[in-house]
Amino acid sequence: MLAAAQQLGFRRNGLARDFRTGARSTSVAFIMGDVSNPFYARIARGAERRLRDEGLQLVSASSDEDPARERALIDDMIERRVSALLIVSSVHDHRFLEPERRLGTPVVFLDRPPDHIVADSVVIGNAAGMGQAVAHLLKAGHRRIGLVGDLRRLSTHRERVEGFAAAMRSGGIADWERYVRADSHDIPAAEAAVTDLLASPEPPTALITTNNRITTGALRALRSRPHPPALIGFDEFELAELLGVSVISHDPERMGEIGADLVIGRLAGSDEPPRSIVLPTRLVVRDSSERRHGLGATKADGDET
Amino acid sequence: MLAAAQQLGFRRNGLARDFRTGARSTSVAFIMGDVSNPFYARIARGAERRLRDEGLQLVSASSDEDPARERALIDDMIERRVSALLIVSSVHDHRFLEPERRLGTPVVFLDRPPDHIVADSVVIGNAAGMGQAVAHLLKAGHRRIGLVGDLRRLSTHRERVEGFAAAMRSGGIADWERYVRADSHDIPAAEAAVTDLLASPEPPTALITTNNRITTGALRALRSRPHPPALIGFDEFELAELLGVSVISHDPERMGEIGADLVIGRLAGSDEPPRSIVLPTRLVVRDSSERRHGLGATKADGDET
DNA sequence: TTGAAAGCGCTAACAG
DNA sequence: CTGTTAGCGCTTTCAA
Repeated sequence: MLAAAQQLGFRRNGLARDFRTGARSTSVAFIMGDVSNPFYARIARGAERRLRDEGLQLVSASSDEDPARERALIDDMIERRVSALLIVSSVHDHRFLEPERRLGTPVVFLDRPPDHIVADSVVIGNAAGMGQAVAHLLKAGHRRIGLVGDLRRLSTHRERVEGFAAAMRSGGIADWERYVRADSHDIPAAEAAVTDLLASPEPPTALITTNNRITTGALRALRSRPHPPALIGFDEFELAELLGVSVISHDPERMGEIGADLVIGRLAGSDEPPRSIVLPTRLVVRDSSERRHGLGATKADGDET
Repeated sequence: MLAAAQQLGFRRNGLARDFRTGARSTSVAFIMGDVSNPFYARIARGAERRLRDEGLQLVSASSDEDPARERALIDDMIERRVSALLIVSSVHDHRFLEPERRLGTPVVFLDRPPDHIVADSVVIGNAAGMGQAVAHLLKAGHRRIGLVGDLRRLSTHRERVEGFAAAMRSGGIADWERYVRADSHDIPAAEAAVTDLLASPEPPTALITTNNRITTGALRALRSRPHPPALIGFDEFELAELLGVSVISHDPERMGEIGADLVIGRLAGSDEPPRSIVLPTRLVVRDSSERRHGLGATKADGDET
């Protein structure tokens, strides 16, 4: 009979079901800067994979890193009674989410930790990752190391800069701020920042870019330079190996998976204290970090100008 | 008073509202192969942007190009009463969607046309794009042109091969099939196919890859070759310019936008006959297509071995 | 203009 | 074990 009804175009109404059953939908919201940024897309992929097995759907929405838009999206999602929220937040203060958390909506922060509230989070070991990169460059003899970063209001940016600063200081470099540039949120801005940095009277001999888009911008800026500085980029990207770009690598899909697992656990009733999971990074050394132009022959190596 | 209630954690129930109002949610489903593939991610971005202004949300789900999974996802979405479906389908026969369409759920096919039913679609001018690429290579004197393609059951693959074949034949090349390889769905498979093709006794002097991932695989395979063949890839990608890779370019975000517009129009009650929109391609010539190794000095140019 | 009531399609609780 | 009923929170209709 059910089959017959199906033939006639009958479909059970999942909306009515979700509504009836606890006034909660089977969707989980994923709010981030931009779906078309591969970093977010890979997080989405990981989360989707895990959620699917639980009969949950991922609803993605892009905030363009605009705090007001993010809040509007969150409100909207909450009204739509999503089961849980996965957020890569660009908001500075998350206290407005506290009532929802109390009312039982799991909220998991991805990539950037919650601010002014306690909640589950999955982040990257930013400072440690930067530390590894800086240590590698210092060891190769670099002293003038530049950093090109994203919007300075993003916590990830600040953590990466702090990791950079700590490693530089412990390498005996006090004026580490000299070659630090921030607020390069898109590829052209990053390209311009790198070009600007290299136009200094004493340009940096090495560069660290703090995310995949900035790395792309840097690559463009360096393309036609005869003696490009060493380069290490944060985030792995598909053509990094091909291009010989050294990176601080980590696993965005895993972040999505773990975020989804936390959500699933909470939905199943877990009320253990919020966890803050830190994902490891790994320095992948390829050609770009091994350039030594402008260094003077410190070691056996001597391929500089 | 509403504000006061809000303070207390009250939120209107969007689920109840959607349910009451016509038993249709404010979500639009987007079903494609894999969110983390930039091609799909960019379509999602374009669609999301348009839908947002109408108060609609995009719910993305990845089918992994598995027809059974795609059907399951579609059924699930329909049960959840999404307002409309945007599908990059890997199913061969879409008649099962006919009842839904009759019942008023707009269905828009993206990238790949509907099969056995009539419905709105937004596709790329595949054959024409390939034609341009082949013509360009033929004009440069290439005769042995290889093609590395995706799963042969995908209509886009077939159309691209047909465009290739037509252009080759009209260039007087009858044995165009000699260097055609299909079913390279991931990067390693594409890399292997290219390596294999170049191991022929009379290897092709030019290669066309039929999507971004295959192009990446080809780039890996060609990386260490002293005299790589000319290369043109289907799909633009972020580092194509930097790498000097010539491409058959088109605009996935636009595809998403137009798909969303069609959905919005149908939802507003438009009952004009289904439209099939074909998006143009543009051959972007960069260095990779200009290599002439193995050609013999046909023209003024003579940089071959 | 404001307020009460019906009912969307389900599920859970209850009666037969 | 099968069949009936109440009611989730909203919008829409109809009465006051």
